[in-house]
Amino acid sequence: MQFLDELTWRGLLHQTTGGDELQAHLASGSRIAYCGFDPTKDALTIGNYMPIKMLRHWQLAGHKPIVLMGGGTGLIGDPSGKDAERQLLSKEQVAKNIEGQLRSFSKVLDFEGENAAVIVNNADWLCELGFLDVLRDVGKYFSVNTMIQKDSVKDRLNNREQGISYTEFSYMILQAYDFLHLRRKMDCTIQIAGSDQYGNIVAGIDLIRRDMSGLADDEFRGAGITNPLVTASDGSKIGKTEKGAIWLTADRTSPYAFHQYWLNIPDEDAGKFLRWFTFLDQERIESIEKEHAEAPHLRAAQKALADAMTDIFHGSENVTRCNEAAKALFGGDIKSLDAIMLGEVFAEVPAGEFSKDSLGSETASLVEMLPQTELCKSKREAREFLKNGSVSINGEKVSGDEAVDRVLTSDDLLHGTTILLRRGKKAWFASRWS
RNA sequence: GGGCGAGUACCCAAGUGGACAAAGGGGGCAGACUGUAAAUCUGCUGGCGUACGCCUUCACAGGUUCGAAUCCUGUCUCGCCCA
Repeated sequence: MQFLDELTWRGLLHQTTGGDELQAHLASGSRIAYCGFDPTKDALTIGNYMPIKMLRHWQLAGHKPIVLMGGGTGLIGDPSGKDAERQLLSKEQVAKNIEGQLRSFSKVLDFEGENAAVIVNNADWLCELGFLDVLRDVGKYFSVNTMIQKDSVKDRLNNREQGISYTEFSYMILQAYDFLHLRRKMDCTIQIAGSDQYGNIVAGIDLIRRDMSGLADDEFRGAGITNPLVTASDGSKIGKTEKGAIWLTADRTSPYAFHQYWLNIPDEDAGKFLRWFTFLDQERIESIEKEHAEAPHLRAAQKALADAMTDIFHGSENVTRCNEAAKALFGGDIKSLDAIMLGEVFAEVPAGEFSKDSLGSETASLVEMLPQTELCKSKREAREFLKNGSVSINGEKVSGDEAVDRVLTSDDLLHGTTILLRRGKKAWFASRWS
């Protein structure tokens, strides 16, 4: 399927430059596009996934993607959407962050084969630019009058408290220069980005037009394609929870937590998210939606979403593990799990070590135990939860007055080693006794 | 620089000498219902303690008072108006 058609039915096409010319350009051969990434962190979250996915669609449509790491621009910082001056990152930090982010890129993009994705770092060319050269060769093409009209700049100019430094003001020029550089050296004609980058993209195209004015008339200069800002139906950002962002790597967000995140997407968003985030085809998604509409309680859409997303970043074994863990944790038959399965489940939830000697004694009472886990903060809070009937042992609720006095004993041990505690519906803690 | 006005808990917001750990709403947590949902209903929501209690909070620092979120002095921050 054509790239733009694919984006259209998925609801991922916001804006393009170029119109019919762009259509023809894409239809007439394998093209090269780039998308820039900010190396401000050493790992990526769900919020960073969309542009990567855009490049993957590009690749699947038979084109070649370039991942541009902003090692150079990352030293400056994009003022778009920021109300405060960025802190400059050290070069070492930027290099380390790029390294960290590559882990996630390789899960989505294909770096081998015909249209292998390539990674470039704009530090490689931006860092060697001489200040005077830039002013002479690039700066002359930029009108300050136009630049200060940009919202991202205008907001900061109007803000007496914050202002904008010359450094950040120049960001647009650097990004435009990136596009020009890639157009010249790698024949990259397309920039893909979020809709908030539209202004920067246009600046790049402008620069290409002026700098490469010697090109034959029928030769394609450059164009931009943007995806819309994706948000949940309540307007909130996707991938943000009260406890923090959902990361794409297992060292920050466990596969289980990742899987659970998608599994808990509200009905109204599930179909939309399948289109936005997964690579399932249109027919498949529509059939899932139909299934979901007929039996909402089975949550076919959320399950498909969770499995597809977990598969991308954590692999199919983890999909299976997450499903089995979830089945055990929410199915209520914890006690019937065999020791191996218990170990698997155990690996997915917070855990702690305890001494078997204390079982049956005061120190193994729930009131004493719970504050030692993530499940509650103090004895007072423990009593509160116990009185509310919020706590269960191995999936069985302890309630009433006796709950407050409940003491864990060796009878509670599963396979002689583990006692699973739960607060509320979703907060688990595995205590291991030896 | 001159004149006003405001700063209260996670957020919004009442409170203008004692009954104030501080109304109400939102958010969060928990319970019922359910689909590990939504909506709805209920409880909790500064911290610690097995009731009674103790400790820390109403921008900051001092002061008046038996007693201060509330009154006084100074400081800082934010908003509006005039120069």
